Formats: sequence, structure tokens, C-alpha cells
Amino acid sequence: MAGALREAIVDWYGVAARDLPWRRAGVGAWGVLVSEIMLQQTPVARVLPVWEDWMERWPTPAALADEPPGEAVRHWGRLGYPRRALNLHACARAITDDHDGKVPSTYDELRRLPGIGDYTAAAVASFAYGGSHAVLDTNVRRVLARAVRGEEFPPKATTAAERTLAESLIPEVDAPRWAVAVMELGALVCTARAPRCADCPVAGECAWRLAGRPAYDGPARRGQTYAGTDRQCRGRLLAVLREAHGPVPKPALDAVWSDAVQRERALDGLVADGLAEPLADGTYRLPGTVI
DNA sequence: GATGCGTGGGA
DNA sequence: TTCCCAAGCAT
Repeated sequence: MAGALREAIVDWYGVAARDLPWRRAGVGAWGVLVSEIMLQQTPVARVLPVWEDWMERWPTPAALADEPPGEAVRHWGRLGYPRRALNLHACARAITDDHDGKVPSTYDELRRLPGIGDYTAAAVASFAYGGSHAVLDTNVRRVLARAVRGEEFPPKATTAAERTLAESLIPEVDAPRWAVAVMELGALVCTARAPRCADCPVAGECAWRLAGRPAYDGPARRGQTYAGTDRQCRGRLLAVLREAHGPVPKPALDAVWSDAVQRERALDGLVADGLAEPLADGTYRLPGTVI
């Protein structure tokens, strides 16, 4: 019966899959790795143009490794979580220095690269190298929670039970195809907000739907305002550095956030994180950049 | 295990 | 308008 579920989802993927550039033939492991890091907590629609620009500019890890880290941050644009740009740059240097310029192919090697956790290591090993891993992202967790466990949403943190279930579903043949198919189902049909059960290839065997789509009764899943936070302040400051064509005088940073205490804390945080660099003359710039 | 970390679009 | 959340990771 697990086999029937898998087959229905993989068949659906055959006709419903999006034509995403990092899925096309000829895209190497570097392109896959770049896409996976950009897609961490970021919608596909916003990643698309940045990925295209990035791959044209830096088609290999060595090309990116030759740049100062600040250039990666600059071209990250407004994708958010800019530490990922630093992580990708550090990946490029580690790949160049320690892996002969080639993105490593095993889960364990990938997992040791900066900013690569369980999901991303499994995804790259699967999608770039055909490996067989449980690729457990938020989409897959939601699909399995509904179809198998009969609950609207998965637990807040990944549990051992979820992992065991995901591993039990890995097919012996073409595991990456199953992994990308079930992810795609979660992204397009079995969505968080308004699932399109009418279009779902496994609606007839979905435990949650068969139970009448009972509402989630677990602990509150959210609650986090953004306005006024250090995160927003950091974002404002970094945007100034990104868009500047030279070292930025302190007053230009002061202008974008009125609370001086919070502003200084945020700026110190950016410097500590390696996202900003103070110069001897009191100006600031993206780390290592010249222009 | 709980927190901090950006951003923008859709409901 | 406000709220939710989108292929997570590190501490």
C-alpha cells in the first residue's frame, strides 16, 4: 500500500512538475547546491532570478571562491537570511580547498559544509548524485502528516517517528524521483493554508481527508512580529551597505533606524556575523569588498 | 529544545 | 490590514 501511494505521487509528478531551472538536464551539483541554499525558507518565485544571475556570474565553486565574501552578500540581494550568502561563499572555498573544486557527493561530506544541515545534505546527495536518502523538508513532513498520520500539520520539530516513516518509504529504485515528487506535492497541492484535495493524486487514501480534515489541535505554531525587531534593523542596515558603491559613512546608517541603542546592537551583530566590516576611518562596507 | 535569523506575497 | 509562512541551520 505504501507502494501504491508512492506510485500515484510519482505519476502525478510526471505530469504536474514545474520546469525549474535547477532541475534541468546539465545542471551540475553546484547549481543544485546553490538552489538548495537559496530555497531554505524562501519561496521559489523569489529564488528564480537570483539563481539565474548567480549561476551566470559564478558558474563554478572556484569562481565564487575567488571573490571576497561581501560580493556574495551583495548579489544575494533581498532573498533574506544573508548569512546564507556567507555560507555559500564558505562552501565554495571549502570545496575549492578541500574537495578539488568538486561538490562532494556523500551525505556526510556535504553535512560538514557550512550552512548544510540534514535536509540540504540529503537533497544535494539525492538530486545531484542520485543518492538514496530521506529528504525531509517542511513539504514532505506536511504530506506525510496528513496522508499517513491523519493530522493537519506535523510537529514543530522533526521527530524520530517522522524520520522512521520517511525512511520506510524510500523506494529501492529511483529514490530521488520519489523525493522530489512528494516535495512537489506538498508545494503545489498539499499546501499549508488551503490544500487542493480535489487535485490530489492520493486524496482517496489520505488519512486526514478520510477523517474529515480535522483541525490541528496541537500547540500554537506561530507568533512572531517583525516590525521593530533587531532582525528588521539588521535588514535595513545591510540594505544600505549592499546598495552602496563605496564605503558607507556612519551617518548614512544612522539615518535608517532611529533607536540608537538598538541600531548599534544590530550593527555590532552584523560585524560579529561577518556581514559587515568596519574600516579604520569609521566607515562600513560589505566584508572584503573594494568598490 | 527554544531562539534568532530577512523578506515579500497571498489569504 | 494583519497574519501566516516559504526546499532550514546553528547555537
